[in-house]
Amino acid sequence: MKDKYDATKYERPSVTVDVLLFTVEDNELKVLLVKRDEAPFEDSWALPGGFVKMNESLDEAADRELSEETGVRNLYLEQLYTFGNPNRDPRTRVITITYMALTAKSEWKLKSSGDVKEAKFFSVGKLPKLAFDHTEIIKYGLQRLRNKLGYTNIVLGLLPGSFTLTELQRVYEIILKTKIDKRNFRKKILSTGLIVASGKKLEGIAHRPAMLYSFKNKKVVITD
Amino acid sequence: MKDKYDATKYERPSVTVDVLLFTVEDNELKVLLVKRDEAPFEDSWALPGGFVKMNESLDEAADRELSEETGVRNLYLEQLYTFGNPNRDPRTRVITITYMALTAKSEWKLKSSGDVKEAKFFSVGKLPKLAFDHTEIIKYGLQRLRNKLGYTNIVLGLLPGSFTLTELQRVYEIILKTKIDKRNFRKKILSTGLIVASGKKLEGIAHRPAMLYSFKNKKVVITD
DNA sequence: TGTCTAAGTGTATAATGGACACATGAAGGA
DNA sequence: TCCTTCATGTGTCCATTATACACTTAGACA
Repeated sequence: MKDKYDATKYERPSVTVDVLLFTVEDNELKVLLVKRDEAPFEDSWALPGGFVKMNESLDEAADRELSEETGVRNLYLEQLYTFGNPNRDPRTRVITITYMALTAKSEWKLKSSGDVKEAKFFSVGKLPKLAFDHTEIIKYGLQRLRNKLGYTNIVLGLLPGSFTLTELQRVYEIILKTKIDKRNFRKKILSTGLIVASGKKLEGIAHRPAMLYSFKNKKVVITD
Repeated sequence: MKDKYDATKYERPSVTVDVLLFTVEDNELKVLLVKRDEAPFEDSWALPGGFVKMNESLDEAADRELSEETGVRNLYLEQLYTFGNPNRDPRTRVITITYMALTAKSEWKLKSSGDVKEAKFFSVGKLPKLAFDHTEIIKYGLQRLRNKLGYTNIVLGLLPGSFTLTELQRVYEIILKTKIDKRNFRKKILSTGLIVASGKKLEGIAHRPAMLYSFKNKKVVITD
């Protein structure tokens, strides 16, 4: 910002946003990928994303790109990191600001937007070969997600409005790849005061029905 | 990245890096600012920074901008966050990737580079009115620094090669704005095994001389 | 030799984290 | 009706970690 020159005189890079949309399904942590419809990396899987428009903020660009793929807005969305190595895109200089988004699987449907061939969730443990540096980006986001599980209530982004404590515990276990003690987990979670019990689970389960809980507040906060 | 169009057809924003260089001096946490030499915000103080060149990575751009101001390379440098609201720069769309850098005060000299009028450290508690959204950027970086003090040995970036435990403790106290118990602090710091004693302090101090310590390894790591 | 000043050191108590096992409630079939 | 099945739901003990707290020591200087 200290140049003596008009900003427009500089050669400018392209700027994109790429979004990691995580969900938990079938006992696996999954991330949304789209199949590319053009070179480079045509027919490769890649993160959903696209160019930032001149009159939208970065957060707005991420939300827009995400909603073009999923049809849902206002998911939990946080900026992750900006990747800008000169050769990460073979066409030209492209700097990408990456975002992490979270959703409960049940809460939306994939929408086939015109400009990709296909959109699909992949288990983070079984990713295909990806376009650009997207494998590295996912690795970074996964690390961030795991860290934040430990000191925030970010997990609320992955759960529906009401859930049992066992379901909540499973989400932690799947993402962190650990077994957690049921009693200790409940003590800790309930001691935060962030979740609250409602009525019981009803539908045909052949055993004692679990209490349903929900988050008092849908805001992500630091819990310790 | 999923567009059907050539990237070059899009109107492109300008991209800069801005660097927060923190140091501790005179019992205060300070940040380096430069006085702008041109519109907009001519004569306002701002963070050092500048345009990203087409063939350098973001980390390289930050390191270059920093060394243009300070004459020192290879300080501790980490990417913070990317700010890109459409109106943050009145000239045109400018997206800035911000970095945090740390230095021990003694280890370098300000170099007057040609394109700013003046460069000076300001206490983070007494900042002047700043150009652009730089006040917000500093607030963000300060938060990150405080958080990272708690779970990493990032403090090593603010200390010279050898230091006493009292000096180390003072740095924590200044940044966190808390009093820390001397015995508990020493127990905790030494239990990490990351710092090691050397010889004694010599020069004319009229009381018991303190042991000098240094970090075994200059890498920043997570300590808990 | 006494004074000054910061360095250096240990223990007791409170809080937190982790390990661990059995009774309960609803469904469904005999 | 009662017996089986299965996930739910609950408490205590122990280990580790965090916090509060005060006096002696080493060197400089007069």
